[in-house]
Amino acid sequence: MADRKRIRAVTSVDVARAAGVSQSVVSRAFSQAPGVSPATRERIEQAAAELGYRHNQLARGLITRRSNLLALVAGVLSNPLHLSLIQTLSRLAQARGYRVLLATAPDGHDMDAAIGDVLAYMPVGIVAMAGTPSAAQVGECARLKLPLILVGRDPGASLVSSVCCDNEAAARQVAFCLLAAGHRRFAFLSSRVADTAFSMARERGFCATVVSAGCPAPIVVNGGSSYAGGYAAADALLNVGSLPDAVFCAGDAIAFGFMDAVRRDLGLSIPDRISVVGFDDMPMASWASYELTSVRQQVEAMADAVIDLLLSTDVPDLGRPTKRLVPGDLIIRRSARLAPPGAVGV
Amino acid sequence: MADRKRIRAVTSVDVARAAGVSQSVVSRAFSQAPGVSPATRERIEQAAAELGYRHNQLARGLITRRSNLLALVAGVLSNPLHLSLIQTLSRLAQARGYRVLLATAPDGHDMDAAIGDVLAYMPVGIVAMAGTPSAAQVGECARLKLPLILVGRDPGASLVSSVCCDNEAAARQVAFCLLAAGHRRFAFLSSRVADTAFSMARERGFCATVVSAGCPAPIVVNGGSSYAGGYAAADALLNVGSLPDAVFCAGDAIAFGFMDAVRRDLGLSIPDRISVVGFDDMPMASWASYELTSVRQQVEAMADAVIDLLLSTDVPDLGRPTKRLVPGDLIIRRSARLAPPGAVGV
DNA sequence: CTGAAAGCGCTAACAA
DNA sequence: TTGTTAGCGCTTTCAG
Repeated sequence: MADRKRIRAVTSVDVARAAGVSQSVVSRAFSQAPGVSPATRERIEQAAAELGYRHNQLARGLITRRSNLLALVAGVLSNPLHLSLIQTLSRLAQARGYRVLLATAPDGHDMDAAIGDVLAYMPVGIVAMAGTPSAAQVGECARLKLPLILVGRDPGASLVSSVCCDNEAAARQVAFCLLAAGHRRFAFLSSRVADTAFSMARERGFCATVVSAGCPAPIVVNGGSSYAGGYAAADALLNVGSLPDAVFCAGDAIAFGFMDAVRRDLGLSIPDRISVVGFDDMPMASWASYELTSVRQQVEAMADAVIDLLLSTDVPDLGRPTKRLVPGDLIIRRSARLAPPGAVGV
Repeated sequence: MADRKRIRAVTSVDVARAAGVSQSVVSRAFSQAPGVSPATRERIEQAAAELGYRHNQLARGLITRRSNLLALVAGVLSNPLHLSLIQTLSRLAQARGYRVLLATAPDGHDMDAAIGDVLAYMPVGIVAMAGTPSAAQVGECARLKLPLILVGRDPGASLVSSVCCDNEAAARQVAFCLLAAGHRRFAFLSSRVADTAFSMARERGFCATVVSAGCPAPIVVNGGSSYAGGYAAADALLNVGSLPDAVFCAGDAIAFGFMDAVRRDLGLSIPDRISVVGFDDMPMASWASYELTSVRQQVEAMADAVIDLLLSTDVPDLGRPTKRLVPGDLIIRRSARLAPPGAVGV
């Protein structure tokens, strides 16, 4: 009767028996609850170790209504940034006793279905990246009192809490530094096609600053977020007129493409003839062939903010979402002539 | 008494009541089990939709002893390949009704602890990437009859099942194609420092083929897996003697560094003076500044194999692990003079 | 095809 | 501090 089941995993009852205590004391010992004498705890832990006991998270979650899982719902992951964000979130979550449940929304689908799926696991919270949940789904999470946080993109009009790089401020800083170095004619290479929000914020900050400094509005070329788009942008700029003094790109890949086009096809020198600044500081920005000046997103700080917001929020604030902006770091290399941020007071 | 609890989630009992059936029929309907008449099923589904019922995976897993979670245990994720592997695994798992539980081993730690943690969620299987579980942990999983699969690295002497790019065969192919194009003096830029296994397999395949063709053994430079390592390798090769005809790199980043050093510092043309071949086919391999010929790992096929192995294995074969090798695709661009694989019969 | 009943392994009152 | 007891929401025999 004892081994009627197939494998009969070791349970807290077994541990209790071995340690000569009741099952509920074992439970307390393993849920870090107070009210267990050190001596008893010692005995329990020893018995548990001997038996190879493992605290069943499913049973615990079922009764607690919290699974110790943090759901990470993602759209299409492409940027290396996504990988380090995933890794950092996972590390920080684990440090606090949670683990990451990953749900990806298939290409073309929105993330609502993925969020719905994940709900069945009773996560402690949901982090959305590389996509934006619908207003309906946001409301549903609020109704369930489940914290939901959007990371890496601006929520726009959506009433979600979010953690995001301060794209606009970073773009302003880039503009200031370029202006201070004497540049007057600018272009912005956007990636609107792939994703409006963050590219738009960068464009807005950059263009507004340039214009209020009395310079002509930057020429905006919209060729997607790829290397190819950046490469093609050089031609596009020439067709519009002459090349500008400085180009700010919505992403590093664009910048690399543009630099290659400028140097190889046009035979112009960077930064002597034209300055280039990117965004994201991908690993290859530091490579000898580019040495790209770029804005680095602080992944660690962003992940920190996410975990913080998620686990400190008792009641998610529907209608009054928190928005946390993490500043970007301007990493200065040799692709642009610019005044260091300190010198221009930004 | 009904609303004594805080939120009282919708349960299968509620659905049963609304649909006018017993709770167990609802259970059957939602677990795709047979034995529910179409009419009843229809009523149940409608009631469930109206109430906003969600099949509780925790309760299901508790009784079933399988959580519908597929554990992905990872070491340090750095390669873009890891991201697409994660994404593909997640997509394929979801398509079969499973979701991915991610556990990362903190830098420096082995993955045993992470595997242990994950066991508490009763996953259907474990996938290990960017790290290697200890023999003890492998044995433990086998004892629990829990499939464990290593992906992306050679298990070596370890008795784990694995899915891995056929590094050695790919390296042989590269060697054949370079030999057929007339190259005679070779070098291999390894990344042993970062990770022995896969780099060694590539080295083995490459060197053995070159030697058996009657050429001198390739000079092996071991500078880590980074761009900087590749850059430095050019100098290292010059110090040893003269530059070889062709260089095969254990990773694309190495190749990019090497190419930049060769072209910028040494002023030599690629592939006219020297051929370069990489491994992994990172996105930038196709960029105009590199056009790197490289071996592409078939991520989709690998993920497919993993899921297949994991979910088809009734009893994991301890002592008789499965090893699945997925061929690499040689993507030919312009960084190397080489005969196409078809021409040399490989 | 459907229903009743017995748990899965655990937590959380409550009582001792 | 410890033990007793009642479930969490579900699957699964076993009868009807």
